[in-house]
Amino acid sequence: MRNTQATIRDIAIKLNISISTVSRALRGAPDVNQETKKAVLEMAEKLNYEPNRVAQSLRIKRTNTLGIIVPEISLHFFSSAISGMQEEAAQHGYSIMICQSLESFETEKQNVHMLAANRVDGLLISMSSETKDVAHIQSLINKNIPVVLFDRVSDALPVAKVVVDDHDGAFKATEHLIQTGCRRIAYIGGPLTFYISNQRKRGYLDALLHHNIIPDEQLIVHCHELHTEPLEQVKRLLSLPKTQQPDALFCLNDPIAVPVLQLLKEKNIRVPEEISVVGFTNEPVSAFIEPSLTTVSQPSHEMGKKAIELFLEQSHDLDNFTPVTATMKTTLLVRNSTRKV
Amino acid sequence: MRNTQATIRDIAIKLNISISTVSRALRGAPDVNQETKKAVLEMAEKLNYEPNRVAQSLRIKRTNTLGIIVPEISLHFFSSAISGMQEEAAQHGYSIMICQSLESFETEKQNVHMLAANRVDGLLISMSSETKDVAHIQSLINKNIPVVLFDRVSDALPVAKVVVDDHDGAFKATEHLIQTGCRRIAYIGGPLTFYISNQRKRGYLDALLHHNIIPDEQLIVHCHELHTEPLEQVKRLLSLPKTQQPDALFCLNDPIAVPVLQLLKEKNIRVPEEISVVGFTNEPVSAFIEPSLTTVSQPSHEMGKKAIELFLEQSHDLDNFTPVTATMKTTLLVRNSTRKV
DNA sequence: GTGAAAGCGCTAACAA
DNA sequence: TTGTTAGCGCTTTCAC
Repeated sequence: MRNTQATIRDIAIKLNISISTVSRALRGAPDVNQETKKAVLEMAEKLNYEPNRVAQSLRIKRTNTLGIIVPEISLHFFSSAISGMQEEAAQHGYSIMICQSLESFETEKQNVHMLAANRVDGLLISMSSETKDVAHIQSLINKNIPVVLFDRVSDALPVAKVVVDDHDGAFKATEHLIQTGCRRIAYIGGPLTFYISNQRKRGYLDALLHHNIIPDEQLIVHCHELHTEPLEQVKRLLSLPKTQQPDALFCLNDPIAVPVLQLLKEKNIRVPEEISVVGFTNEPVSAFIEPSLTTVSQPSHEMGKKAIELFLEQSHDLDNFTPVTATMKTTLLVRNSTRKV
Repeated sequence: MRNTQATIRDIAIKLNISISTVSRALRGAPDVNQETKKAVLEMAEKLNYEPNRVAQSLRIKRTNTLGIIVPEISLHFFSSAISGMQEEAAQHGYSIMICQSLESFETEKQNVHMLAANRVDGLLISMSSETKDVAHIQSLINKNIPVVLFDRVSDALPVAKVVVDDHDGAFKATEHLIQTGCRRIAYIGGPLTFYISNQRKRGYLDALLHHNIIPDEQLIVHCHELHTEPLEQVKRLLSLPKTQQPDALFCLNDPIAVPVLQLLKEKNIRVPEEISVVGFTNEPVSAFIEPSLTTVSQPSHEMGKKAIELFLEQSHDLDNFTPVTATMKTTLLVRNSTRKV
């Protein structure tokens, strides 16, 4: 935005007509003389005219831009979801502006402010694991900006959501562990305030109870931080007295399960013979790691598309909006990190 | 952008002062009475004021937004580069707007137009493999918008670039194959007009010549499309008469090499005993696939950061700009898809 | 230290 | 069918 970009005014002057006529012609309004329109379009081409969306946005009070916040772009689940959003959004004339919270609540708040300042027409967010207070998001909602939560959602927000059935996915995963003979199944989860972690934990607990296994509090760990703490916790579990050690690890997600698998390999603990491991998400590496990781897959690309669809529905009909939750299917992918039935 | 967002005007009225004073106070101008400033800031807080970047942008003719175009967000190399850009950009007050070309020239052109319409302050682009004509990018340059190319660059554009030494990386990879006893090394590349593919091919050819191996045209393939064609081409190579078959495959990148590895596994062709495979980029899966893939790693995150740095330098000093090319180091990661020396 | 006023590029009444 | 005009929210001279 710097040099001598042509404006509708330039076109108007060259053609000796008014700027409103140019504006109309450019926007393909019906009440414009065909000749005039043709001349305008040609002149626009000639002057290399490019509409100024900034000015348009200011005037029409819509930016045709959506804000997206994810914890970490480079996690495949998120980049794949973003990819789905981007494609769907582009099809409807929306551009997207992307931020990462890097799992930091403060950064997430800043991101929200920045997107609000940019007057995005909607916000699609997957919350950081640290996020507990949702006032920053609520403030957007109060300003009538449609918000769609995906994957990392919160019960405290009455908005559209795209999730998978975390409870069900976790139940299936845990049941699979039980059916393959595991009894001391540990859950490696996130912070106590982390919604999806709690959902998955509930699925895990319900599966245990359903099979008459009494949960052992010792085997349920809540990591405050998702990068290094999980490994520490697993090491701790492995150093318990033999009889108290877990025979299976159900991890909150693949980014936790994969390093765990590597740790076990380093320690020469055989998987799945001595200990089984299950993840969640189905990151691409999970299929390739040795042994390949049994995991619960989430349809990331579709979730992204769906999130945009929910935004569109809402923005078309702002008045009578009811916060729907789209629940997508998970699939248990049985691979080689768990025993055969 | 819809409801009753407070404006500086609202603040001015409430405080019974002029909007210019409010503007000054908000921007922390020096010539504002401390009392006034305090009152303004408090009122802004109270009214939940959020500056309108759209209006600011229109007025100051800068958006503080950068456009990024990549072929595919969900390829780890790109999401990781974007992540680096995002972090660096955020530190300097820039937001980013992201597009995917999906390897389509037409889409890439549309992306460029959209970003131009949004008046981004700069463009960071990794070109689609289809892109041959660079007029769309040139037109931005003509409008004085700084452009930085990264990874997928073009010689035809006199702009800042961030690349790895593709020739050197390919040379090292090919030499490694030769040193481990391979003689009939195939190159699975991209379109003839694809710059990095040609660079890598040159490195490959030079390594062969350096070791007195006469290149076999039959073993050099150029895929027009990067998703399905490479596998077809490899199948073709494998169906050649025994003596003409390759004993090594040097693939343009890991997204090609990984499926190739799977194909070979399906066909029960032992890697690296019967055939060696080398990739480029170092996608995360490459370390985990069995056998793990020997590849040339690129510092994706750093390349992203560097690209932003080059943009910043250029935007600070638009007048005397010389198009630097930052060449980053590649590392040959020898893993198990190639034989031991 | 503060205010009045112009204007960034565009859209959308309203008038002609 | 076209032109005139006001104004979106902000910054920035220029006065005072």
